[in-house]
Amino acid sequence: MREKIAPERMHSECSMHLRSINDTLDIINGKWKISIIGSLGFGKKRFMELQREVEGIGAKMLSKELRELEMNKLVNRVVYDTKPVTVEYEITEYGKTLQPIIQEMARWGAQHRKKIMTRK
Amino acid sequence: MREKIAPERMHSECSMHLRSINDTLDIINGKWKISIIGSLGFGKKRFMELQREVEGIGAKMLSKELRELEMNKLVNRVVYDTKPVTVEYEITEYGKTLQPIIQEMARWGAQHRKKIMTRK
DNA sequence: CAGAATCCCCGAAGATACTG
DNA sequence: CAGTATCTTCGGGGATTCTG
Repeated sequence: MREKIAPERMHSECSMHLRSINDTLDIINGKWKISIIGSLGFGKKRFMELQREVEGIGAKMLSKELRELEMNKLVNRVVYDTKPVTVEYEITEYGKTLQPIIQEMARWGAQHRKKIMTRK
Repeated sequence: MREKIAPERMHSECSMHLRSINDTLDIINGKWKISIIGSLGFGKKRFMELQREVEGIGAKMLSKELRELEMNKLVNRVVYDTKPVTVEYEITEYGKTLQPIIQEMARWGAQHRKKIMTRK
């Protein structure tokens, strides 16, 4: 049985919720960031490797998104001093805290695809 | 202890994952849809009510986003035949399946805010 | 109130070329 | 390879007005 909640209480709860959601969206906005983090969840990746995996992203965008993810401490950029320089990107511990969200998105997407396929 | 996974296996797993993520992102792209669904999670809402709650959205966008959500069966539009017509939007059962994602986002956002506040 | 229509602008993002 | 720099285009989306 559902509890009754006063309308004002209800409203403030809702706006709190929305504020938290917005805080998250501010960090992972755009479609690329989630995909990038999702990809890095499977291990360190080099720049080109990421560009290949994150379908459709251009170098400029990838570069920019990575920089922003780095600023928010979600991703680490590691430079190896080889002759053509080698760069690897890896997810940080903090970045890993986003994985539950990403897992849920992957789960939902898989379910959704199944639903669309069989139903239609 | 972590299992070893062959690289090809690894790669296909990763791209499956990314594909699922993209399927989800295709449905809930933009920052508005998540907020709208999040808001409707607290109960039916009228157009203006939504516009007030979803911080910063304009009428045109709200209208467009709602139409898309409706097309994807995530939201229902209910019209009451009153003198100035009344319209209510409500989340569908299918739309509710997105709530785990949104919950996670709200949780993360709250945590993140706390972290930013205390650390800095 | 719940939107549709119109006008308009700026910034996201692609293409291309260049560099260390 | 791992980007940066430059130029350009396209459309997301705001502001405003209008209607049932």
